Amino acid sequence: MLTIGKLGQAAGVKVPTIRYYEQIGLLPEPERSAGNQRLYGAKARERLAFIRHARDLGFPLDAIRDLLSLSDSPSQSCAAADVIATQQLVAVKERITRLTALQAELERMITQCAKGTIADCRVIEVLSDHGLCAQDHQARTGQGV
Amino acid sequence: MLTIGKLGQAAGVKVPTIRYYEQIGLLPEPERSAGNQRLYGAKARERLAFIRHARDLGFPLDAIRDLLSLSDSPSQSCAAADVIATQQLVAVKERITRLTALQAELERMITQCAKGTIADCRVIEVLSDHGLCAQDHQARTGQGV
DNA sequence: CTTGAAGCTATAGTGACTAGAGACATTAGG
DNA sequence: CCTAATGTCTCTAGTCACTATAGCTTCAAG
Repeated sequence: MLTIGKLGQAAGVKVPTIRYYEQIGLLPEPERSAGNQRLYGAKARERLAFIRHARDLGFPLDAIRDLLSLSDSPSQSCAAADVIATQQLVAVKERITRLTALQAELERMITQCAKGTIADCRVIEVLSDHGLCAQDHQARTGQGV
Repeated sequence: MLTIGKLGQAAGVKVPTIRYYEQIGLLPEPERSAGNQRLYGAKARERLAFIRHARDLGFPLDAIRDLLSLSDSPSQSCAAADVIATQQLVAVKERITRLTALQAELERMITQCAKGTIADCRVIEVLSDHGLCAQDHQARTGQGV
């Protein structure tokens, strides 16, 4: 049986994060020791590793919740899992597209900067006037990764 | 003079967002009409467009705050603005690198899926075991874009 | 003059944690 | 056995950049 700290080390997840996952129902409530400390078995360790790995791949917790409940019923069709993964792939691709446009615009902005005073700074100027941009670029996309 | 709604339309920013920017001190408190409604002039419109544009390029609000105060003192050196933009560029590049690794891993995962049952689903299997991954991939990076 | 849109304030919610306070549990060393 | 250090407990609040809601007032058009 693992204490929460050992579990965290084993899975590469911080202790408060584990408690958070329990709180939102992603991990079941574990046994407790005589002194009221959480005790975890191998199953919890696997489940947490699964969550951690899916988070690393950028899946949002809601998607992970679905994937976990799928993995609990092994005889079901795989299609649903496929859909979730494909959605995630699409989201990742979109982000890459946007970020690549941003990168180009930032590079343009910086290389054009004459390193003089603010008054003729290209960085400030471009920010002041979207018309000076070469491409479309709109970052606003929510969830980190 | 523009009401908050017109200003929002002009700059492509939602009304509550404008009030939020005022609240956190990014926009100055505007004049008010007899009936206590906000009234904005051309300066506020430009400032808001600047903010909007910088947000679109993924700058965090703190960086924008700095850029704004720089643009208020046109005789200063441009170096500080350059630093901020360069930091942003580095951050964007890092994100692209990570996301590209994610993309590869997700694609691998999905194409290997035999579309059968969960029991032999590659998606679930890979998520359960990081050892099955081809590359490093760690998404955890905070702030959207 | 009435109606409906737009504006006002204040508060709470989002996602996925992270940080802090103050108290109890456990373990290693002496 | 005692003590000190570390680990764990609960609870609350903070992060970022908004977004949503509720309940009110003001304004412009017909």
